[in-house]
Amino acid sequence: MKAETFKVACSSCNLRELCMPVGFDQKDMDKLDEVVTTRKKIKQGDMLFENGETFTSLYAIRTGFFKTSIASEDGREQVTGFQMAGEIIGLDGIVNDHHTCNAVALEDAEVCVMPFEHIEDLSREFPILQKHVHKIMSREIVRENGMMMLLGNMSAEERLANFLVNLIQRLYARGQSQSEFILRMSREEIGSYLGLKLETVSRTFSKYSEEGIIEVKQRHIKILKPDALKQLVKSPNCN
Amino acid sequence: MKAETFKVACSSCNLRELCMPVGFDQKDMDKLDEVVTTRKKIKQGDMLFENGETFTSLYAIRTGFFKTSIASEDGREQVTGFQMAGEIIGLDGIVNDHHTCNAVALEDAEVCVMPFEHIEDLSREFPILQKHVHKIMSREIVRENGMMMLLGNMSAEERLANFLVNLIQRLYARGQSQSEFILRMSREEIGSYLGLKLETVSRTFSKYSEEGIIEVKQRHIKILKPDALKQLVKSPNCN
DNA sequence: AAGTTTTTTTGATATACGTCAAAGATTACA
DNA sequence: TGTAATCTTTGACGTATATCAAAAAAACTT
Repeated sequence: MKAETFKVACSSCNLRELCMPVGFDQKDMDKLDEVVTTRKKIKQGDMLFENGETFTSLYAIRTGFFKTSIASEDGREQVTGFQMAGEIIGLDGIVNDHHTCNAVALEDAEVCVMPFEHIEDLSREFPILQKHVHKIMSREIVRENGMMMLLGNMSAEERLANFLVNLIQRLYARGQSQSEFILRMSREEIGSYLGLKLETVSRTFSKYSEEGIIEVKQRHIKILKPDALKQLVKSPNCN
Repeated sequence: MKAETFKVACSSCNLRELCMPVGFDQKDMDKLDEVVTTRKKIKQGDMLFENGETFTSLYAIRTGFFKTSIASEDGREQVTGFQMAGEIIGLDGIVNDHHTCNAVALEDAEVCVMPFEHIEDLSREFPILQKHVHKIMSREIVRENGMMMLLGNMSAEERLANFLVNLIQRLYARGQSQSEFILRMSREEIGSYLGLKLETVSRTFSKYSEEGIIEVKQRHIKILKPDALKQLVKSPNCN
């Protein structure tokens, strides 16, 4: 067995309720474990998959943090999402059997490899899993709708507030602090995601900081006035 | 039977290859017809479904033209897509059993109502349909990734060129002219979709017109230099 | 067909954000 | 431990697009 892969079970995974549907009995759960064939470790800066690569599997993030991005012909990068533990990446590859974006680990990470053929086979057997897969894809569509609102209609301040509120909510759901966290991405990557330049991101951080809304020490962020931040978010929240 | 609904069959529909998977024999095809329970007519300006409404069905557009949009708390509208014959709308509703966007007919339209329960039941029975549903959802995710690139990275000219090239490609796939068409939406709706104000859309049309790339007579557009337009599209195409 | 409303175009002006540049701060590396 | 490389901040200035406004054109209404 290679160093970076080894076998595991969802039934004993503490992230189960994030990746997997609820409502299974033990017998079904054993069957469900077949969805994940292996785990895979990805070093910071390495790619999990890239544009053009043949699509075989979805990946459930066990630990670590990813960004997904696409590039235009002339090389401009657009970050399309940041993903953390319990989230699923690779959905872009289903339609054409090839991935259309790059997934890069922003910190050392481990993912559960779920061959899509397995998922489809088991979905036909277990309606709960089928429904779950549909919901995951629909959730991503709704998230991206929210991003269109953000990119099409919102000011730099609203965009960054939205981004921060979304991050703390997701981190909080994973048992982390609501008020303090470390950004795993650079100002440039935040800017790319939000349709802003890195200087604008930096300036907006500084502005919030001057207003006492947050405290910024490089990538360490402390939320001082969560309500002020939430008030800046006047749009459908994009989880 | 109500005036606006009546029963029909996919097996005899000329849009079948757009909405439905290929590779079915006659026996299966009869079964597949069960996906669509009824058709429904929607008058121009009327809503097919709206934000907050309980989700029950996906809709395949038979005739007509739709826009989908979301609204922020303070009332700003973001158009999230324009849909034409053969395309499926309603995917946003799956994740929370409620729709999160509004779907409005931009011209008199007719849709095939496909209760999602039926789709799920039949998908378990027919892997080809299952795969098809997954591809439709993944295609929408990839399209929205492309929109993020457009909204986050592209100039007004690039956005409008992208929009026009995408439209003609889709219309051409439906047997219409590659060089001439009628816009079914206002400058404001185009602007909302592209993250621009209506004045900017109008000015950009005028600019293309002056450069001899297109001919604009209100909503009637003629493409004079398709290559010039395509050259303006330097980004992953968002179909 | 006249009048009202809506849509589109065009011009003048404003502004939010981008660009360019340089200095600090932090991290990586040898 | 020092040196290079990268990331972040801040300032000065530029520009693409927004805003405001008004006229022209088209689409409805009665």
